[in-house]
Amino acid sequence: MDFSNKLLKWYGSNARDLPWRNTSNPYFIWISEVILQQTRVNQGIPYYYRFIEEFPTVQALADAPIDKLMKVWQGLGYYSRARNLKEGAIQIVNEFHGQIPNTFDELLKIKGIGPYSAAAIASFAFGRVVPAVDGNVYRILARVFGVFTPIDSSKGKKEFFELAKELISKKEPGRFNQAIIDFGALQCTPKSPLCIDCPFNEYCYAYQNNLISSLPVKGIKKPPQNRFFYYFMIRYGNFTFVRRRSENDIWNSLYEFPLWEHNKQFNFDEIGQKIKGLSFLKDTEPCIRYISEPVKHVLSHRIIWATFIILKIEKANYSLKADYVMIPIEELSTYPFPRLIDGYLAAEPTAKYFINRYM
DNA sequence: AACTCGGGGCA
DNA sequence: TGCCCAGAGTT
Repeated sequence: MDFSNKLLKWYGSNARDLPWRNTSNPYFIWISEVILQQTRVNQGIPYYYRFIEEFPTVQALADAPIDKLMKVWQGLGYYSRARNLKEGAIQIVNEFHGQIPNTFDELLKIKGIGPYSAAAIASFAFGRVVPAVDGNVYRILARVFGVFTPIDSSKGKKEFFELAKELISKKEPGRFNQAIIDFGALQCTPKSPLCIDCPFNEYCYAYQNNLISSLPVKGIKKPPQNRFFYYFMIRYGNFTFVRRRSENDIWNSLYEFPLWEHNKQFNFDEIGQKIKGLSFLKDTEPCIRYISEPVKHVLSHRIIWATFIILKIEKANYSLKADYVMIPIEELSTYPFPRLIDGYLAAEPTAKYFINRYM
């Protein structure tokens, strides 16, 4: 079976028209690849357009203010990608004379570029013969060739990379890599693949042996863990307090309201008691205006239960002034927030209640 | 090798 | 609801 030729033929009549395919600018290709890490094409497209408009060059990205950068990335998730892009841009300016390197090995040295992205950029932008092995490729190769090695094991990663290296078209490596990804997205989908008119169905191990739903093999992942967040939306005149989150866990570099985090749920009365002991509310004469029901926010590895507490204070203490930024409430929307907070701010009637000037 | 990092779409 | 998406960095 000539896998490469069959695949390229399929691609000839099924290729998706995607914005980053109409350019040979390696910078644009780099941005698109990072945006698409663990992200569906349709979700990434609007972010791609905004990103290259705001930061059209490596230099512009290297100089990007962190808040502006995160605001452009807001809502896309995996925020370390945005921070690493900026670091990578600085790296390219300092270590590569502002030119994006054109080999797989050098690309791997850039922050945020791993084996997949390095191969994608090297093949798409520079015609290098190196396979870009992503989730689609694991799935297709596991099914067609009957590979049962778990795709999230290091043995599996190596094995699939070697297999893809044998299969890749030496004449059109970039087109091959694009093709196999589109094939995975459109034809050999995770659920209900279109096997009936698949060009490989005659040879496909999984199809021939009725093992489509068993391949690829993946390891088991542990269930998500509950966390309980209590956000304090503090009204101080027409101002409120926020800070850039710097904890080395979720939402690093995004903003948040003063937060009290605990590993269990509290009721309204207990929250009222707890308020007295919070350092950022000491001597502020807080008056509770509203306590929300817990808002459930599901991440891949966490379930966050967030309670939003709206309160008014008469005085701002040292902790608030030192640890938080005091901003006009109307300017909240200009700061980058995680979806959880952004969604709550947009919800009625809370937003109106918080923003109302005359209360 | 295991863990951590988001959010959304779809059967 | 569970799965998985153009994965990578850290421990």
